[in-house]
Amino acid sequence: MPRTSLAYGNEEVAAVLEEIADLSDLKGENPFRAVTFRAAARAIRDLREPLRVLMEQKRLDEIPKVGPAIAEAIEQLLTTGTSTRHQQLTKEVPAGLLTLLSVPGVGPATARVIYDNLKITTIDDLEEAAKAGRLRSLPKIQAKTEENILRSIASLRQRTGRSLLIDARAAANEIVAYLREKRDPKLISVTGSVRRWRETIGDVDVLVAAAAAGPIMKAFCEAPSVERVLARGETKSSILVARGLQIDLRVVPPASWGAALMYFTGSKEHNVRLRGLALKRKLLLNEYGLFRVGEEKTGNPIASRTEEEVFAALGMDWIPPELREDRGEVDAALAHGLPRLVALSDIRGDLHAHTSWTDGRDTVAAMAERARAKGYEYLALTDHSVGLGMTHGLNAERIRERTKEIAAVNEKMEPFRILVGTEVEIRSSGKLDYDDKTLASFEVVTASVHSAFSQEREVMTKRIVGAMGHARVNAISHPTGRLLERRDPYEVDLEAVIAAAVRTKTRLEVNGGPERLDLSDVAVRRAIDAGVMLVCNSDAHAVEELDQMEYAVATARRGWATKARVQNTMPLTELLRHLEGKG
DNA sequence: GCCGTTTTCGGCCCGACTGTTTTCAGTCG
Repeated sequence: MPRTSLAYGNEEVAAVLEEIADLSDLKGENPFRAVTFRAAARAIRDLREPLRVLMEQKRLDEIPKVGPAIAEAIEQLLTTGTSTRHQQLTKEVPAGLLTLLSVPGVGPATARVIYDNLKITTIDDLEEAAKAGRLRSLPKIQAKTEENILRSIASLRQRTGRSLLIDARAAANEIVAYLREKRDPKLISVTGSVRRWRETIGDVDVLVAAAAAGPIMKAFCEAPSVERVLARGETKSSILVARGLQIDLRVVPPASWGAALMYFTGSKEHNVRLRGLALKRKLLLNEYGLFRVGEEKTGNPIASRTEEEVFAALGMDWIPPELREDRGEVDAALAHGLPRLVALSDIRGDLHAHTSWTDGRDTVAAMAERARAKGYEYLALTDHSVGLGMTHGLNAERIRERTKEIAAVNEKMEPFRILVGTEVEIRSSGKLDYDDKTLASFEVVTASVHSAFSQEREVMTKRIVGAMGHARVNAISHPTGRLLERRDPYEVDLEAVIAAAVRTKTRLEVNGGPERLDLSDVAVRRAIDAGVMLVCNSDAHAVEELDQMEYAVATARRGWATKARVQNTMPLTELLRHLEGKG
């Protein structure tokens, strides 16, 4: 009997399928086979159920791009922890070729040439060979390619994964401001994953519409923040700025603005969907417009000037950028059934923020004033509980003092309202850090895990679900504990947490801290489908961090959340009723 | 390998830039 391999979840299976795709490319198999494996891997990452459940219910074939062959690989991975196809390929494709693929600019063909001739299998050896000038003797490789490989290795070493959205936005806004000042183009926009508000960013894309591209390109490639120009063409250039972040600029004619904006905003998969859809109608969609097939050379598109126009010509509603990931939005837009997503302007207050009473920087009054200036009706100050010593967590006496201060500030700020809150630690034992009587003295209680991250999955799940059962716990903050690019989520059965949220009417937080964005967009979607009520919070530790709310709302939007499903879109009176007895 | 107003086999999105090339393959997004 095959032993069940518990180590294999959706993510692990998707990773193996992607490796099969790479190996298949390296072996020189039909490239469309690799395309399909990658598409299946992505579909699995987007799944809102565990593969194991689908397998048990014989429903693996319901997953897009999963046919008999890939379903078999999945079953093998889930039951034995290995797949015969993967094993076969690793036997046939020399170890190390995969490593070479990770160097930007080196694809399957180049990797093959390098390996076949020099038997190189590590980045270190590749660097050494390039430095020694041994690559330039290979077919199709000359000095220029050798230099590029060296530079790619250097930036590979400099980089640590993807950029946080907040850092990428800062870089994007800086270059846009610079181009506006230098050339003042009529139409300029950040596109790509930054416009979609993805949680981490590979590179930044900027689009400009201008009759003449030359002057814009020149200004871009000579920007003060440029560390290296990667490519410089007539309509497209790429630069490298600080910390190895790449910025691409594309210039199109003004008449193509809408089509280009769509083309450079959608994820690859979303764009493939749209172009395939166009083809079925004998139409061609590219960055210049939507054309009748054969007429794309005439320069007479059916639609191109605005996104709305192009979507309409495809028979669809306009799709918010946050949804353009090919996760069902195309069909929903065709059926005119897209949800009306929650918007930042719907938010009436923030229910998770810290003050100088614990580890925040600013005072009760300063935080409240800033929240009121943002147009909020309320702000919950949820300082840490006593057990979190390093944050100077509040004991009973300091709770009373802080409550008094809040009452005084509230009196001055009416009708704006500060809510007396706490972010109570869920101890490793599962016990809350305050007794019931103390908890009852707060108007808002959000509970979270800040310790013993490495507990077993069952223990951690019981710990969190147990806290949700407490009558005074309104919400769970940053439910998975992840720190983007730094710390994985702790092991927790998110399905069980989601089910408990529905059962106990506990809200799950979408945390706007740029390094958290926890719940993730995919987890939000699962929670929304299950019927969970969310709360979008900034987790601010200083007045300006109240602006992090926009990241929480963007993440909720990416998970298809509507206004009705976000608790802090409620007016104060309704919210207070909702908080009491969990609504 | 998958899929179907192109329906069980033949096609699979599209274009820009680079480098090594005299017309194109490789890579990327």
